Amino acid sequence: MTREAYLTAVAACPGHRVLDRLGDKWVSLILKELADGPRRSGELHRRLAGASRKMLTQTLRGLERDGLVARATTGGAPSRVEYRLTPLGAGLADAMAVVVAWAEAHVADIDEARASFDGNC
Amino acid sequence: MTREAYLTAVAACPGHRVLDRLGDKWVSLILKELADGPRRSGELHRRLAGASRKMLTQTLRGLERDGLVARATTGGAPSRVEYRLTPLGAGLADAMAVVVAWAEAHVADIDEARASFDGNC
DNA sequence: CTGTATCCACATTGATACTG
DNA sequence: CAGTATCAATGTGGATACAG
Repeated sequence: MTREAYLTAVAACPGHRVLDRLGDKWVSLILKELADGPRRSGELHRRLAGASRKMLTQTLRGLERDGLVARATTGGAPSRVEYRLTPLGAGLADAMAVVVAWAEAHVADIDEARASFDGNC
Repeated sequence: MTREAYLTAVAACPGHRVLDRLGDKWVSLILKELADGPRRSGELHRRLAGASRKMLTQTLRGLERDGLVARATTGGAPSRVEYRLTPLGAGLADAMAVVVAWAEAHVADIDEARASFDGNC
């Protein structure tokens, strides 16, 4: 009971919701890719070589739903779809950049700590 | 091959590594809890009512390994263990706070986008 | 009190094949 | 080209019981 309530509360917490999204395997990659400018679907698929079509679409849909990316179909016979960051999405990308900057500045410390934790004793 | 290589590269990327951690279900909660000061194990367990002992220990170990939290056993017969943020961990908590602040400022937008995405058409 | 090990259920994800 | 559906494998997380 208490547990249920707690989990519900956590799920509703803004910070946690956003952090959760950023943790999604492909979100940060897509955000980073789209930060450089609009990209077509196939283009994304080629550049994010590790993502299956399914995951790409699925992730993109989620981001679109949250108003973070916009989907534009330059529809002709050969379907053309383009994804771009919305202003909201750009804002999130900026916030994310802060964490990434921290990460790049401190990986060395983390790796050192890890080595010492694993190796010694 | 290409896929493997890509995934390996992603796994090695500092930004992604850290983002991944923050996305771990309990990391952000623990960081937030510990940011207020040191906490004993049982205390954490009580306050994070949704986490099982297993996940708590497991997550804490990971954070300790990365040098983000420090574990101090005020060992007597009745085991007493205290966790606290290291300076490194505090730094990460700060970076995280930026994202959380953004989140709190923009959940409304996200929810609105979501409602419009779900409801309309 | 704190931490570990085992077992199991569930969610996530990728391969594949197929539709506009 | 873009997106979807289905299925199977995998990993993650929780309950429980146990050890230091």
